[in-house]
Amino acid sequence: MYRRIKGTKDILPDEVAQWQYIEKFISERLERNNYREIRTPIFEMTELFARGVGADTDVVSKEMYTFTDKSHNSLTLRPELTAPVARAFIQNNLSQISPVTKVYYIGSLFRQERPQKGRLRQFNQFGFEIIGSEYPEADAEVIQTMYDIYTQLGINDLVVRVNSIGSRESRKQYLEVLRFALKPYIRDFCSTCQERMDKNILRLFDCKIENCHKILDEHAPSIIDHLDVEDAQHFEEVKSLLDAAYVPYEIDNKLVRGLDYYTRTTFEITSSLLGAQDAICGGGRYDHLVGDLGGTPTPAVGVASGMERLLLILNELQAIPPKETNLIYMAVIGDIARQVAFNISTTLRSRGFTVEVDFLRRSLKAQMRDAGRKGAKWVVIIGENEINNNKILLKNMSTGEQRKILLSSAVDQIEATII
RNA sequence: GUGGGUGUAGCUCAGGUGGUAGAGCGACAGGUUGUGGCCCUGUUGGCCGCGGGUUCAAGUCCCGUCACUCACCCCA
Repeated sequence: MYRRIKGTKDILPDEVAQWQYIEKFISERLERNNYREIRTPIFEMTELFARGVGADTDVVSKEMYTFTDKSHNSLTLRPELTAPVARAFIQNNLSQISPVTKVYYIGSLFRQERPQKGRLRQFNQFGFEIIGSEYPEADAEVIQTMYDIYTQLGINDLVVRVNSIGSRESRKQYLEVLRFALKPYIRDFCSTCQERMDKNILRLFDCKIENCHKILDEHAPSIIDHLDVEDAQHFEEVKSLLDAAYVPYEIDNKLVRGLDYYTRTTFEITSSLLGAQDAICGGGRYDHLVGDLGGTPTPAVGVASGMERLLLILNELQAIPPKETNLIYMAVIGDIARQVAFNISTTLRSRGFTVEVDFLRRSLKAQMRDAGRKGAKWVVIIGENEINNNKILLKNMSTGEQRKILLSSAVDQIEATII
């Protein structure tokens, strides 16, 4: 038997209805902020991610689906969407259309990791980006909008965590201070942390080992205290905008994030309803990405949210309304009746109704049972008696009431009754 | 890559100390010459993940293997 690839998922019809619900909700909500959808290719040159996301990050160094095509190009299934969007922004000269570009996306991403709750190898994110503004109101809008989407969907146990990791310049100075402060304790850290001390010291804060944590708590200077004047001012304004919008948040000065492109604001929103992977979205400011990818340096801020994790929460909360059906079921008995039913259903469909006809030539009882199970609101019954009398039956499944209607004007009468 | 848990009917799961399989739900049908939901009855349905070993005998014990799952690292 063939099985699906590890870390992938079949989304069956019942669940597709849920996906359609949140996709529609998200796009309608984002278009109210005048974000416009962008769709980029599923794969890109490997180099884009190495340069954009950072060659030393875990995502790039060990989680990418990379392959060589027949032209010997190294291609990669996209593991994230900010770099592709930045590439599209540059390549299509979007900055020339408007000084600020606001786009959103919904799509599949690929990372080869061990699957677990809320983490698949092919997974879906929606996200949005504001490219072209360096001001804190852009940061605040991104955070506030995502928070608003979640609460409007019915989630209320959210924790918004924000931090500022400074500009590249101020961070460089902070890292010097940090390295100097931790140097005396280098032997006390775990081996991963000792490696990171040289490669990417900021990610020491990602370590979950208690002892490492303890050393950091006792001896690491806070990044917030080492922001330069502009960074600090920016961060203050982001916070006061969030206050003004009544977005509750916590400052978490250990929130660094595993992708290299972030500057200044970083944030994530977590939910206790998820498992160990409790971040439902993550994002931040990335003022150098566009420039690093060869475009005119352009400040930007954005966020990405995991769709599977969102669905996990919404199902836990039973916050997805059932899909409304307005099904008309044609129950038929006999060859002539089948002919007639075929024509009537075709006409009804052309007028916009949802119509299903029995395909198994089953007993009327079986067809009624089938109609009930499928949630049909109405059943049209056509048997030999009906054909002989030129009158067919229209049954209301919720009241059980049924009436005879003239076969010659059946469609018009069905339409008049149902609407 | 590392560790834990689990693999028995379409689904959720029972199956002390080894004796060649069961329930609930579902599906199908009957109880109503042609009428759903509730109820009753019946039917259908499984090389017990796969391979090997011990044994007169293995779903059950041993070894291996694969899959799924949760967690670690990291991320959404």
